Amino acid sequence: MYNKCRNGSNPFLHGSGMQITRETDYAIRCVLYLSGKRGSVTMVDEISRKTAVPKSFLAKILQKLSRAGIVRSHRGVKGGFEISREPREITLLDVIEAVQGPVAMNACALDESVCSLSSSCSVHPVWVEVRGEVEKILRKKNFSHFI
Amino acid sequence: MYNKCRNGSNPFLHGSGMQITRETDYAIRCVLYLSGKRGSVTMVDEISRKTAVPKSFLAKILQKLSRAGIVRSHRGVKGGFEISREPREITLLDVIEAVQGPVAMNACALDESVCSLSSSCSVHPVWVEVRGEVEKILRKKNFSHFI
DNA sequence: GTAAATTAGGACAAATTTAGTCCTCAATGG
DNA sequence: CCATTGAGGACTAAATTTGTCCTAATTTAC
Repeated sequence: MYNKCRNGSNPFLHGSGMQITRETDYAIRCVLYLSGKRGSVTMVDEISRKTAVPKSFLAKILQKLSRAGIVRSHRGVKGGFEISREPREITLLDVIEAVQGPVAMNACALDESVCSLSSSCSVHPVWVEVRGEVEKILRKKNFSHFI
Repeated sequence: MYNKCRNGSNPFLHGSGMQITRETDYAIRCVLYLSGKRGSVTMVDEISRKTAVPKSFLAKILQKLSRAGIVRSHRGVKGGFEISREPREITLLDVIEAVQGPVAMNACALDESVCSLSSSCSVHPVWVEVRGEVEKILRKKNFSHFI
């Protein structure tokens, strides 16, 4: 009868949300910077200085972007990072999801199992609708628009 | 050049966000419950039991709903709360804003002054667009849809 | 092969935000 | 007056976000 949806203990949903966190904001700056340096490999240290993101935190963020296939890493001497796709093939949604997981105002919009009452919750469809609309907008914005 | 927008120390923006917090979820349940009891006054204690929201926390939430004109309070013996408008005149956006402030993925979508670079930030317009779209959806959903 | 440079990843710590409690005061009805 | 109920502020606890730091794995140059 009542809406009881909340971000429960479902591990799949960890970190999901609709708020742009500082981490995501940093990730966007970082992808923006690397998009402007296609073809060359840049060290964390330089990216950190140029984007004003704390180095050790940035290193973590780059790991996530790397796992998501947005950047490519190279270890060792002369190592660093480079963008791994054309900027126009990278959407804002890609970057956001890479660092903070799926976008939703409410966990039940992603996975009904977190909310035992989803099926009877009259508000639930709204969260799903909002999620869809936001994803649609973010999927249309790629990094060739931004550089 | 880079996007530096973040929820800074601007007091106006306190508590704003696009994530439905537990507090907001509780508020929605509460408005839903009171919508079904139009005309009668209900004590915090009963609302708390019926909606499974911790009583003292609920009392705070009801204060916010009251300040926003969504519910009306009555003190003293036989006191309590009642819905103060027709459910169809209360939107989901009204309730969300009453408890957690304006809806935005990013503070700079509300007030450019939190981000010194808004005017030159190429990503900024996206946050504004998302905010507008989400508000539009939430403003269309009123509580007569939900009860 | 060794040394130096650089990322990978886990454990940890600090700061901030969210969630919730508790106490005293104000109002109301009987 | 006095029992009852909300108002509001101060406080605490829990969770999340934002970092730091250390060791291991890779790579390049010599």
